[in-house]
Amino acid sequence: MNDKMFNELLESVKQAGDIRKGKRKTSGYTVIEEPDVAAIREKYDMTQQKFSSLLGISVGTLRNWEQGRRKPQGPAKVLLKIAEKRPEAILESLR
Amino acid sequence: MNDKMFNELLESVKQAGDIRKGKRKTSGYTVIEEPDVAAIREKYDMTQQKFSSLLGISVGTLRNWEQGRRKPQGPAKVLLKIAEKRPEAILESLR
DNA sequence: AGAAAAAGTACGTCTATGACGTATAATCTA
DNA sequence: TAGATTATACGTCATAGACGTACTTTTTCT
Repeated sequence: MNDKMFNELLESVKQAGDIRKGKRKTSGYTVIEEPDVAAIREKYDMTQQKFSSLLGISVGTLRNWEQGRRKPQGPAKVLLKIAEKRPEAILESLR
Repeated sequence: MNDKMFNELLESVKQAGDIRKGKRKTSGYTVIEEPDVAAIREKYDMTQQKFSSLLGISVGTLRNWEQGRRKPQGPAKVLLKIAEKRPEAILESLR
């Protein structure tokens, strides 16, 4: 991956961040992106135990997320997106 | 990626978790894996601003990490590892 | 070279998250 | 159907992450 590509990607990340914070609007309505943790986990047929160790959190915390008592923030949300779209990237980088 | 492969990877993740928690030892000594945040960031020649938005944290938090006032935990550590080994996975999953 | 802007150091304070524990319910599976 | 595994639900506490402020260093531009 070259620098130009890298910076273009970074720029889009920055914009996504702005949208998230409400500084910028998407066409029409504001997007609230609360990840559906249980859905992502079940997509890969994993137990809470396994999924939590994949994310580097305790089972209790995962349960807090799935049950809506707590909300995953910043890095956890990013990680969940990766888990959703590229789970192997997590697995491989943890090896 | 098939299920077998996926589960093998998961197993190795689980073991890594055990090592981290001190339940299991590596050959001889225990591994303490504190990520060198500044080093990872500089590897890609990014400003704190950009790197922080990549990780989904505030610049202040990134500074806390780099200056050793706070330590990134769980999900953030996992994300840093991905940032170190597969930065494009983060960028692409955030698009 | 000198001013202005950007990037980074350093730290005080508050709040919500993450961890832990306990009790209970649902779901496999042998 | 009994036991084990998996998941729901929630009380409590410690600390990370966010925010603000002040100052220093580095980069950029005229």
